Amino acid sequence: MDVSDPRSWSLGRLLSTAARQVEQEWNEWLATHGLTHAGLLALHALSDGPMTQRQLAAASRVEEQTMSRVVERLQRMGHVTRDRDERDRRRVLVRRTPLGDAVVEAIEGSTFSDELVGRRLVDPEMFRAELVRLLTQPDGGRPDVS
Amino acid sequence: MDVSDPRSWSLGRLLSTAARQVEQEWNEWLATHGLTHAGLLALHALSDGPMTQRQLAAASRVEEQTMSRVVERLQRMGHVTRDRDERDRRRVLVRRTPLGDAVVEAIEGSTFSDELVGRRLVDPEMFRAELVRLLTQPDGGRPDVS
DNA sequence: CGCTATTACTAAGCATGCTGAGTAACATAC
DNA sequence: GTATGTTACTCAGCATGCTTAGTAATAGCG
Repeated sequence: MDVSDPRSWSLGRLLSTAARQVEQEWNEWLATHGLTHAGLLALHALSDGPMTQRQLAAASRVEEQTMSRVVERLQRMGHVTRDRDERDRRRVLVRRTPLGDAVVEAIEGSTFSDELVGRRLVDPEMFRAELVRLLTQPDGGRPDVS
Repeated sequence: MDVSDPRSWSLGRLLSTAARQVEQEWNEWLATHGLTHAGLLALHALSDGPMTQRQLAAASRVEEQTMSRVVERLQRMGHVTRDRDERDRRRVLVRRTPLGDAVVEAIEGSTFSDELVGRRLVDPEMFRAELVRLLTQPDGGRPDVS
């Protein structure tokens, strides 16, 4: 069996290799707006208004420590502002700047992100539904750990 | 639209979030063997015998600089040896050690990696075929970059 | 033979992901 | 109202991924 032939790979390996490839292609396009993949997720989550970093991390499904650095970079690039919440000074309120709004609008307006993946598939809707299942269903314990 | 609901996400976002989640679960289990996700890919590619780092990188679909560090770690953990090729001293030949063989065998013997993903899906074979399409088909240029 | 080009790998810097540990602010208990 | 606990965030360290920039070894050309 040829280990370099994707058809012989496990689902997990296929999934993570495909994700890396798509992320890479996406990043090239996002870089023209001064954004990264992770940054866009956060910016997008701010569409409904300001959020704390903790909420932002949960929305992006990453740890708070990771989000801390992503937001720091977004701030450095001028896409968001960070202000201490005056009613609870532990919290940091993250707000999109006008630049951040514009960037998200430009990217959402393009159908790039979905077409990048979807047009290479036979049945994108089915594929989407399976991905949602992966994210939604609980792990449920590990099989066959002998 | 609730941005925290995966059903509203783009395919690209779903793909990379799902991949990260699966990789995470996989890593927890691999850690019991002193391995990481990236390390297993490399070890697995060595099943057909020793390879140069360049070949190894191509098989894992990562850059040589990345593979360099992955192999360094595998060596540190005792899973591979690295020897200069005497006929071409630019090359580094990577070989699995007996420990490396044992670890791969233990992991391949378990059906964990495929079940981890597959048993949460409705149609794993279709899902697999779509992923293979993503990896096999060329990018073909970007649509709608206005 | 000697100069140049290519090949194979390493080094360093940035961005993300994780974990573990630390600090400040708020909340609660006594 | 001080002591304890919880919450929200940051720092530091490791492992990957990338890009750019080296350094050795080989190949090829005149």
